[in-house]
Amino acid sequence: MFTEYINKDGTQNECRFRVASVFILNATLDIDIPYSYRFDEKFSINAGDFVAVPFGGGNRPDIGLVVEVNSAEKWRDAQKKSVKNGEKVFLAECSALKPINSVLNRNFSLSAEAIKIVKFLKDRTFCTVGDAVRTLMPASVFTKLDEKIIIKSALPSLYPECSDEYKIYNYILRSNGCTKKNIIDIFGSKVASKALSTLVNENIASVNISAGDVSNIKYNVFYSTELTPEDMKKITNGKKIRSPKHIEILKFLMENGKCSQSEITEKLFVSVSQIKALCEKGYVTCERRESYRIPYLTNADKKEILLNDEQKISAETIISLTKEDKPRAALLHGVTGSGKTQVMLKVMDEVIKDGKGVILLVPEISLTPQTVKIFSERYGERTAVIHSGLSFGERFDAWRRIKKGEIDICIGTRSAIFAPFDNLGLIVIDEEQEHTYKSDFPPKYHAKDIAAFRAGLHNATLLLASATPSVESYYKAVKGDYVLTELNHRYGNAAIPKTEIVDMRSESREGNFSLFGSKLVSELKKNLENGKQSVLFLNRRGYHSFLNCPMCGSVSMCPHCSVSLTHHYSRFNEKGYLICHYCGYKMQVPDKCPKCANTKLRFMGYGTQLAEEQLKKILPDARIIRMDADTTASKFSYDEILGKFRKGEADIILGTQMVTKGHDFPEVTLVGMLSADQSLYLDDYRANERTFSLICQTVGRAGRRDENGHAIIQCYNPEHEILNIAKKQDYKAFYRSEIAMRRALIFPPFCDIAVFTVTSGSENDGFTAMNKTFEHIKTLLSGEYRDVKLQIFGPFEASVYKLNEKYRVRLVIKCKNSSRTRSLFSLVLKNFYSVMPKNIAIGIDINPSTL
DNA sequence: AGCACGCCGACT
DNA sequence: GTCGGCGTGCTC
Repeated sequence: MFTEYINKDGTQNECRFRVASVFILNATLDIDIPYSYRFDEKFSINAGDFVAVPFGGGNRPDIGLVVEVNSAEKWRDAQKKSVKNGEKVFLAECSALKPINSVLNRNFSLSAEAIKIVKFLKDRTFCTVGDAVRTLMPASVFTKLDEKIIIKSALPSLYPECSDEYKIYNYILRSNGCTKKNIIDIFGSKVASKALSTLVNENIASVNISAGDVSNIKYNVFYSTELTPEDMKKITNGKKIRSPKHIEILKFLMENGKCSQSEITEKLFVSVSQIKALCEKGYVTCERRESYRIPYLTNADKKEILLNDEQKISAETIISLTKEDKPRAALLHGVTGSGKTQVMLKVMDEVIKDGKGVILLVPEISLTPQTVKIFSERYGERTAVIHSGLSFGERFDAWRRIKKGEIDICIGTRSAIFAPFDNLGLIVIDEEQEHTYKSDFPPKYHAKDIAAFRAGLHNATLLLASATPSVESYYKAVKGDYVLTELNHRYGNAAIPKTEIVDMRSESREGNFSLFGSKLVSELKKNLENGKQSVLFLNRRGYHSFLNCPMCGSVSMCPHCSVSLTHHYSRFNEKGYLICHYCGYKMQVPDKCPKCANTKLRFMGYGTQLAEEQLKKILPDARIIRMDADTTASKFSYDEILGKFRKGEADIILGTQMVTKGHDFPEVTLVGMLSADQSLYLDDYRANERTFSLICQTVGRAGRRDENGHAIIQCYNPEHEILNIAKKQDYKAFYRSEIAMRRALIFPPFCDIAVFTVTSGSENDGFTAMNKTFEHIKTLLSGEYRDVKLQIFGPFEASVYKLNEKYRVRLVIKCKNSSRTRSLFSLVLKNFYSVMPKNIAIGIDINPSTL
C-alpha cells in the first residue's frame, strides 16, 4: 500500500514524509522502545493504528503500533535536541528511515484511551507493548502477515542464467504474486534470503507486507423476495424457472417473508447454491448481517427492585457519586446475604439511564450461568459476557458489540476490565479481595489498578463490593480515599448460622487421625437421616506443606515475619529445611515439637481426594459429590454438578473454594470446614485475611432459608484469634487486629512488595545472576537513586524452586510503588538483559497474589 | 530472531 | 593474503 512512489523513469518522486513512532509488537523487553518510520504525507496514519513494518537487519516483517506521528521537521528537531542531552541517538535524515509498509485493518486501531492503557500497563507491570496490546485486544487479532514479492523492474543482464538471482527472479515472474515463504521453501532459506535482498537492494523487486484477513466476522444471511403470486405464474408459465426446488424456495419466501439462510436450507432441504442462483436471476434479494455468537441470551424483564432502608441509603450514596463529574470510588461492605447485588442493580440502572456503560467484574469461580442470568434478564441483549471459557469468536464478538455501542453492561472476569467502552460510568468489582483479579502471567496487572485508571479517564465511579474487603481497601475507606457504605443486616433478617469450633488436637490424642472429627461425623449422620444436605469444604491450596504438631497444634513460624515456614526438600539433608518466603530465614526440620516435645510431627497439605476416600468409609450410604479443579475440568461440568446437588441428587458436596462462592442451596443446613486453619499457614502475610474471608463465606452457605443453619469448623489451633473472630463474623474486629499487625511488621498497605525472579537452567548461574542484580540495585541506591528507599531480602530459592528443569531465584523487596521506584526497577531489568546471556531470564511482579 | 561485523585460525 | 567459523551486539 505504501511502497515507494516511483516514477516511470525509475526516479523517486520528491515526496514529503511524515514520521511515525512505532512499537514493535514482537520486541523483547530490552528493545521495546519506539522506532521511527517514515511514510508519505499524503497517507493518513494516526496514533493507534497498527502497521506492518520491516524490522532488523533482515528487514523481516513485523507488526507495530503507532503511538505518535510528527512532521519531518519536528522529528529532526527532536533528534538534534536529544544529541544535546548527550544521549546516544540514531541520527539520520528522515528519508533514510525505513518506510511503513501498510496499515492493518483500521477496525482494530486503538483508541486514545487504549493507548493510554497500554502505556499504563507497560509502566506498572514492566511488560512489553506487545504483551499489553495482546491483553487489551480480543485473542490474537494480528497474527497472519503476508509477505508478497513484487517485481518492480527488469533484471539487468549482469545476472547469468545460472545465478540464484536469475532463477528466483523468473520464479517470481512465473508464480504471479508469490510470498517470501514460497521462495524459501523452494530455494532454501540461505539462498533465498541472500538473492532476495540483492534483488530488493537493486530495486528490482520489493516486498509488500500486509495482514491477511483476520477479522473473523461471522455473517447471518437473509433472503427475501418481492414477487407476487401473479409474477410467479408468469415466471413458471414462461419456463423462466424449471427447477421444482427453485419454485419451492420462492413460494416459501413469499409466504414467510424474510428468512435466514439456515432456515431455508434446513426446512426445504435445498443447498445454498440453489438460493444463490435465484439471487443471480434477480428474483431474490440477499442481505448479509453481522452475526454475534452470544452464549447466554435471555429477554429483558425489568422487575422492580425492592430495597430495605439500609440498601436504599447505600444505593443513593453511590448513585450520587456517579452524578458527580469526576472520578470517585466507593467500598460497599455488606455481610453475606445482605443483598449487595440488589444495590448494584439499582446503581447500574441509574448509570445506564444516564447513557453510560457499566463493567462488572466477578471472580472466575462465581461467573456461573445463574450469576449472568441475574443481569441478562434485566438488560437483555445489551449485556455482554467475557471470560476465559469463551471461544475466540465469542470473545471477539462481545468486544465488537461493546465497541459499536450496542452494550450497556459487560460482565466478566479479570480481563473484562479492558472492555472497549468509550463512555464508562461505573466499574463494579465484586468480591474485591479475591486474588484472581491479579494476573499471574505477564502483564502482571491488578484489575483494580486498571479500573481506577480507567475511572480516572472517564470520570467514572469505581465500586468495590465484598462481605470481607481486603485490608488494603478497607484501610483506604477508613482514610477517606473511598466512600464507605455498609450493609450490616442479612436480608429478611435471617440469622447468622450457629457456628462451632472443634479442636482436632483432642481427636488426635484419642487416636483419631482422620480428617473428620467425631462431632462432624455425628452431625453428618443426623443430616443424612433427616434428608438434609451438607456442604464440606477443604482448602487444598496448601500444597506447600508446613510442619504441624498434631498434639499441641503448633505450626513452625518465621521468627521475623509472622508467616509460616515452608518445607523444602534438599539433596544435602534427608529431612530438608524450613524456609521463610519473605525474608529467607532457614532452619533444619526439627526432630521434635519445640513447644511440647512430641516427636511425631507431620507435614500438612492434603486434598479433596483423600477426604472423599475417608468420607466414603465413614458414611458408606451417603451420596457424595466431589467438586474441585479435577472434577470440573470440562466447560459445563461445574454447572452440572451444582445443578445435581441443588436438585437433591446428592446428600453431601465436598469441594474446594468452588463450593463456598455465593451459591444458594436452600436445603443445606450443615456446613463443615475440615481444616479451617490450614489456610492460616500459607506462608503468606495475607493468610489471616484469606482464612477469615473463607470462613465467612463458607459459614454463609448454611441456612439461607428460615431454618437455622449450623456450621462446624475443625482446626488445630482453636485459640487462634482469627478463628474466634470469624466465628462471630466480626469484620471490624478482624480489621483492627490485622491492620495493627501489618503496620507493626510493615506489610501492605504500609508498603508494596516487589519480587524479582531469575530463571536459569543452572542453580549456580541463577544465584550468580541474582547476586549481580542485587549488587546493581545497591549501586543505584547509593548513586542516582539515593532518594529511593528499599528493604531487600534475598536472594533465595522461590517457593517452587525447580520448575520445568529451571531453577528460580528470588529477591523480595519492600518498597513504595512510586514512579521513582518503578524507574529504578525498569533500569535494573533493562541492564539485566544487556549484561546476562539469553538463557537466564528475569521477571518482576509487584504485589504478587501468592509467593 | 536473524543479520552484520569483527576477531582469529587454517589454508592457499 | 584470503576464506570462513562463530561470538557479540543491534534492530528506526
